Parts: sequence; C-alpha cells; structure tokens
Amino acid sequence: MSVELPEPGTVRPGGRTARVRSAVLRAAAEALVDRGFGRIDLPDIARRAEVGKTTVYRRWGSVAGVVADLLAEMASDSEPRADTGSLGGDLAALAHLIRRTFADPLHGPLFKAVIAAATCDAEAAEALGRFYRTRAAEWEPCIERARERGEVPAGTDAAEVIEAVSGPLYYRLLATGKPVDPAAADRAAAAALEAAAAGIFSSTAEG
Amino acid sequence: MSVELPEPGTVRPGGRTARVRSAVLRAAAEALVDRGFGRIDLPDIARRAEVGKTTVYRRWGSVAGVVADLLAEMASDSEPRADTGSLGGDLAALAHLIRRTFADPLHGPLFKAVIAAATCDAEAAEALGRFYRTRAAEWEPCIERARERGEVPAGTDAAEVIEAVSGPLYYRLLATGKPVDPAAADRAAAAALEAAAAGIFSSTAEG
DNA sequence: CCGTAAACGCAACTGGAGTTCCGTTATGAG
DNA sequence: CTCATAACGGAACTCCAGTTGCGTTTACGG
Repeated sequence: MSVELPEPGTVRPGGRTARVRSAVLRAAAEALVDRGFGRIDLPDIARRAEVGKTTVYRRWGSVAGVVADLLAEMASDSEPRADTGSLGGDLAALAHLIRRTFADPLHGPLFKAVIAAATCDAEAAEALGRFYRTRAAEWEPCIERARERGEVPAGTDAAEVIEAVSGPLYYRLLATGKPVDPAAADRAAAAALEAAAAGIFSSTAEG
Repeated sequence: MSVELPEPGTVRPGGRTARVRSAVLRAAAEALVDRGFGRIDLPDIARRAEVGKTTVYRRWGSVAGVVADLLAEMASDSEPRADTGSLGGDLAALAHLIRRTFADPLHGPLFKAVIAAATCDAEAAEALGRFYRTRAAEWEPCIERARERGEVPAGTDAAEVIEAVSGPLYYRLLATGKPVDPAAADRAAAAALEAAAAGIFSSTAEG
C-alpha cells in the first residue's frame, strides 16, 4: 500500500536522462556566470539548455536545487592538494588555489552563486557543507606530514588550519568586498601557519 | 532643461515618509527572519508593513534595495568596541560579539540575508562594504593600543587583524555550516593574536 | 493657516513564473 | 527484439509579482 515516489532520473539514469542533466547543469553554470543567482529562474535555464521547462521543474524544483546538483558535480573533480615539502608552502598553495578560483571568470561568479544559494536553501547548504568536508579531507595529509616533520604539535586539527587559511579570503569576497589579491593569500597562509605552529589548533593545547 | 529626479523620500523626509520607511524596514527584517532572503518579495514586505506596494516599488525597487537600506540603518547603531587591557582580550571580545550576533535569533538570519543580498545586488554589496569599513574603523584603536603596549609591531594593519578574527567565523557560517560556537570564537581570536604578534599583519614586516 | 507638490495608495493591467494534463519518446529489463 | 513504463516535452492554464495611471493625503515653506 505504500506509495513509492523515486526521484525522477534515478530509475533510468542513462541515455537521454544523462544528456538532459548535463545540458541543464551546463546551462545553469552559464546563466549563473552572466546573470547571477538572483536574476535567473528555471524557464531561463530550460531555454538555455534547450530542454522542456516541465522537465527542469520536475527534477530540480528550484534554482537552488539545480545549484545544489551543480555543486555535487563540481565536488567530484576535486583539485589535487599540494606537496611542497613544508607546511608554509602547502598552505600558501591552498590560499593561492582559492584566490585563483575566485579570480577565474568562470569559477568566481559560480562560487558566489553557490554561497548565495546555500543561504536561501537547506538542500544547497547541505551540498555546500559536503563539498567543504571533501575538500578538507583532501588537504588533511598536508597537516599530517607537517606534524611528522615537527612543524606543528600533535593533535593539530587539519580542518581548523584550513578554516584559518580560507576564512579571511572568503570574508573578503563576501563581506568587505576588498580584492582577494596575492598579498591577501600570502598573509592568510602565513597567519594560519604561525597560529598552527603555536599550537592554537591543537586539541591537546593549553585549555 | 535638465530633468532632476530626486529619490522619493529625500525632499520631504519627515512625518509620514519617515513612518513608512521605518515600517517597511521593520517588516523586511521580520520577513527575512522567518522566511529568508530567497523567499520574500516586495508585495510580501508591503503587506506586513501595511503600506501600499506601489510605494515600496517606487522607493526601494527590489528586495535587495530594501536590505541595503536596512543595513545602512543597522550600521548606525554600531556595537561599542572592547577595552580589556590586552589585545588577546579585545580580540576575544570581538570574536564573541560576532558569535553572539550569529546565534541571535533575530540578527543571525538577518546577517545571512544581508550577505545573500550582497551576492545578488551591487547596491547591497556596496552597503555591506561600508558597514564593514565602519566596523573596522570602530575597532582599530584596539590594535593601536596594542602597538603602544608593544604587543604587536609598528605598522600592524588593524583591518587585517580584524579580518583574521572574523574570517574563520564567517567561513563556518556561510560555507561549511559548522556551528559557530564559543570554542571556534576563542580559536579565531587566539590565532589572529599569534599571527599579529609575529608581525604577519605588519606592512614593514619581512618581505 | 494656506497652498503647492511630494509622497502615498488604490485599482486596473500585464507578462511571465510555476503548475497541470496528457501525449510522445526511448531506457533498460527480460 | 519486444514491451512496460520512466522520463521528456508541448500546450494550456493559473496566479501573482511587478508596473502604470491617477486620485488622495500630507509635509513643509511661506
């Protein structure tokens, strides 16, 4: 008697269904870049994707839903982490990766859109959280190697270090509007390194 | 021959005009809190404010416009800065001020809404930038006093220090979705202090 | 207190976002 | 290859956000 309603696209995910999905995600990225999150709607995306708008409403339901799916797609091709031989070098690499992403004419607007979507929609927020957990796990070995080298104390929390590097750059992008330039990236990395070395991010540190 | 078009509300800013403005801003804040930036529109705000929707369209034009004005209003009642006698104490006070703001059932959602508006609308972005410049100027004396006490080197940039404290907290709120708890606030303040003391935010520091 | 015009607000209109219905295409199991 | 049905797409519909026109209220200068 239970009525099962599987999400459209989950039972027959191949062929046309897959083509439609990739067309919609590509169209959404394009629309986000040249109009911004606040100025697009599903008919807009459907037109660009050359797909029936009914389909987009049925499978994604809202712009935020499409963005959440787009984000899941982006998470799958994760950037490789650095391995420069020192924590300072690795953190600088991370900071500059973030900076370059923001400066990129494609990915910059996309990231702002994704953050905007996350503030409006729980599903998008969840997708964004997953994305950053994945990213943090990817870079965790850098901190582990630094611990082995004795650059940071045992018990240093990798996620905290990454947060300290990323935070100021995101703050610039989203809050103050100041440019996220190379100098800002260097400072963020250097500050995080200094704090990590001092044991600020170590759980076994002074209470 | 030049056609002047003053913004509505600028020529006769008193009496009814002022009442309408405060009613609209109050209604907008209420709507933002219990529906979120992505789910409100101007007719919604006009209904809550018991004001003609024509008026709201004429004076503010869009939800982002209302949010920008709301932000300007919020900036005017600026929080007082701390003066605990040590930079560590002052930065911790700042971090906890931010944390309490995010946790506040009124201001928390409001801040997320404001950031979302800034990603969608240039005017809102500009208003947000002004807000943070004001906030940074307000707290700048803390760093100045720290320099006099010899806690940080000369040439330490106050805005950079504030950015280092605030950034990780905003990153949690907007990107990872991890809770902005007291421990996170303490870490952010401690990390910024460590980096500042090491001269990372000093313009005269090692090149 | 009066008069001008700034600002408001009602009502009627319009365009398009979001929904529903149903016929068509084509996936994937057998 | 065949068939059941998942998924798509056109078309028609509804509803309301956003706009316009115009009459009413009222701030504020004199």
